[in-house]
Amino acid sequence: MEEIRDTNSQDQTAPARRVRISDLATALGLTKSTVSRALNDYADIAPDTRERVRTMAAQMGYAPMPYAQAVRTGRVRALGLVLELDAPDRYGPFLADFLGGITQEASLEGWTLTIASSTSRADMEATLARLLQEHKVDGFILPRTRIHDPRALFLRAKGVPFVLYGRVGYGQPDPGLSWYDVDGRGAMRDGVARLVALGHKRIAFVGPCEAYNFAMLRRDGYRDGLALAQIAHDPALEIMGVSDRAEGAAAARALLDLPDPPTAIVYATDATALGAYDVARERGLTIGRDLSLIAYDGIPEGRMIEPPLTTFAVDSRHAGERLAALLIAQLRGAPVADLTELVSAQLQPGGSDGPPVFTKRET
Amino acid sequence: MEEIRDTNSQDQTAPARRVRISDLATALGLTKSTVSRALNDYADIAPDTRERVRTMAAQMGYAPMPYAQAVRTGRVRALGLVLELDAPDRYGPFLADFLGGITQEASLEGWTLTIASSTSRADMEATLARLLQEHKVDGFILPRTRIHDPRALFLRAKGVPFVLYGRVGYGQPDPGLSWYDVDGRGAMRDGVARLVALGHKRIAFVGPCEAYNFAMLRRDGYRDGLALAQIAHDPALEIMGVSDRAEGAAAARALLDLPDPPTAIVYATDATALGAYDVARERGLTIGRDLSLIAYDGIPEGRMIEPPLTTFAVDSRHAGERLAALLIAQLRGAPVADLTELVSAQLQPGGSDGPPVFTKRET
DNA sequence: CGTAAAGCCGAAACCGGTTTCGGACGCGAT
DNA sequence: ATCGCGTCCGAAACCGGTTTCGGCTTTACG
Repeated sequence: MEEIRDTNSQDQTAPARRVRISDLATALGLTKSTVSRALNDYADIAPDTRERVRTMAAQMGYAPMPYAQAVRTGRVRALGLVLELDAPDRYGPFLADFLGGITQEASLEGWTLTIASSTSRADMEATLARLLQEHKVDGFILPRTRIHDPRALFLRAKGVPFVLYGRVGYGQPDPGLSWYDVDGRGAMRDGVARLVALGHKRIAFVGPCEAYNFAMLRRDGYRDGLALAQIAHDPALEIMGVSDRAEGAAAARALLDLPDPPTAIVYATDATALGAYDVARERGLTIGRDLSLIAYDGIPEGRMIEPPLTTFAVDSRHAGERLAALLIAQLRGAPVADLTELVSAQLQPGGSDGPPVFTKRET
Repeated sequence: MEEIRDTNSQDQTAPARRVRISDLATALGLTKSTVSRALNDYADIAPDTRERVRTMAAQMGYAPMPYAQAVRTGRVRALGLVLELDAPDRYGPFLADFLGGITQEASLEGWTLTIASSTSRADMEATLARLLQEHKVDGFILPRTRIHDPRALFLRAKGVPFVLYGRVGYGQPDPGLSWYDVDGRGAMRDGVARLVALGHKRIAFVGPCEAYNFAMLRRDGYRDGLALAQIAHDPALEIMGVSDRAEGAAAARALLDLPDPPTAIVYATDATALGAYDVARERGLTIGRDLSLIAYDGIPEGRMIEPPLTTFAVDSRHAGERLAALLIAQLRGAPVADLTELVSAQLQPGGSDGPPVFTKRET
């Protein structure tokens, strides 16, 4: 152990003597300006000099101090993320994966993630402004986009780079933005198609607050699915504004109490779909037989419950990775217009969907 | 809207012309060195000069650039947190609260939070070293302490300030460390006492992997409770190494299959206690009557399930706040020995505990 | 009234880099 | 041999602060 750490033990004895660019310069017999330009790929440096500097830097373990660079360049190589603490669903269990994805990708490129939080929507802008004013970050990742997102407007007005998790401007997409999104619309369409294939004809939809962009998209996907199956859209079977398990249960009750109840419900989120399990237990219904469910998100509880929830799973870690990559690319000067990615959710079959049983009247 | 933003719109026209310390100095008719010392509470500045500088700084909206300061001071006013992505329980739903607590408290003091992640234990030290080497953080918050925590050793050897969420060194507490912890031992003791008061005499315990410090402490709390009630400790009723719901269920089965099964189980974590609900459903037992449960954590699922889980809830947000405060205090030079906090978990009564029914033999 | 000790501020170096500018040198063409 | 041009590197300014040092005023005191 002692021998292995020999090179380090010099640091121990001479504690924290980190190698600076001037050390490198004297070791090479160059000036620090030349070394700096060699490391930053300036054109006026001879190729073999550049190489000499590179190898010596690696050998001596030189690493520039980001903040010393920042004094001149104004860039700190840090990504910013502001969590909304007042959000209804608190990010659920995805946050760890999401953060893991961002930080892993960022560290690969030598960037870090700085996070802050806001307790209210008004607070949000102040928090963004503070991080900016202190130059703690170079750009932002904005999760949970709304249809009209004030954060995006605010940052764009300031000329600060950012990337969105989810699109904004439902119906009229904004070309000047960079985003990553999961195709919730396609997933909902496929979900309806799957239920139709099983024989369902009355299929309901339960979605969240309409202010969120994804809510509208998923609802549209549901309608797409109906249209593709040539099933008429019944407004009574579409309930919006549902954001947690209890409200999901209430929605299920309301739907089952209709004169002509649905045999299947597509939920826009897993968390709300769990409410249907509660209602099924209340009424003695068997999920997957008396009532079929398909949802979206892929939360762990969905796999634990009996029968497991059929859902379209979102890969939060991948989302984090790609968002970080997109933002870094943007900060490096890539044109914003090219920086969009749409991926599809992955179907995770459970036991919550099956062929319908027609207890009341047949169609 | 336009009028309200009038003061900001000046920034719009003269974009990003931030006020530097030299601007302040010329406006005041002082030199920047004097201004700097006035703002940093140096003793050799006249009180009224200090005040004059303060008010002018506020008026002109001066805010120092942290990284410019850092070049000289070596402090970036950033807290570091490294998430372990390979942890068994993925932080569950607490992460958002925890992060919220840290960032809220940190931003109050003008600090920010930088996070990174490690995919393995070996990776962890490399990640810590990288953040340190790049001077991205001044100190660390270390969650999930183990009995022998390599991170603590590593950072202490480097002389880097840090604070632990949870204590280390079970049995032989280390005086040179700063930590915040929730008294899991006391909670488990009280949990046993509560069950004893209800009439239980055979009380089991299910705990997680013994490498974690909190696992040992909670187990000790269970034993404390038995001792206080003068109940002999039966090793057969104590199962360790249980970390998720399925394993919690397996433990419950094992306990119920004993020749003299327990009437109550104390689980060290809510997540594992949920497994007992599954077993109860399998065997037609009623939780809270045929089998009583008390657990620890306060996860949301525990409140949703029927009957709600009686548990000792941990306030993750408060933990984050206090950890940030402790670390900042330490970074400001407070003696490490004083920086420890032990809070008690709050009992959250549910319906999972009740008087025992003696189906087999009476005692 | 003289002098030493505070009190208070300015000048300049410094932190670790980046960037601009200009000059030395080598080379081919005239 | 001279000129011109391109290549390559050094010198020095710069970024936005902090900190050391020294000197000029006051004040306290003998």
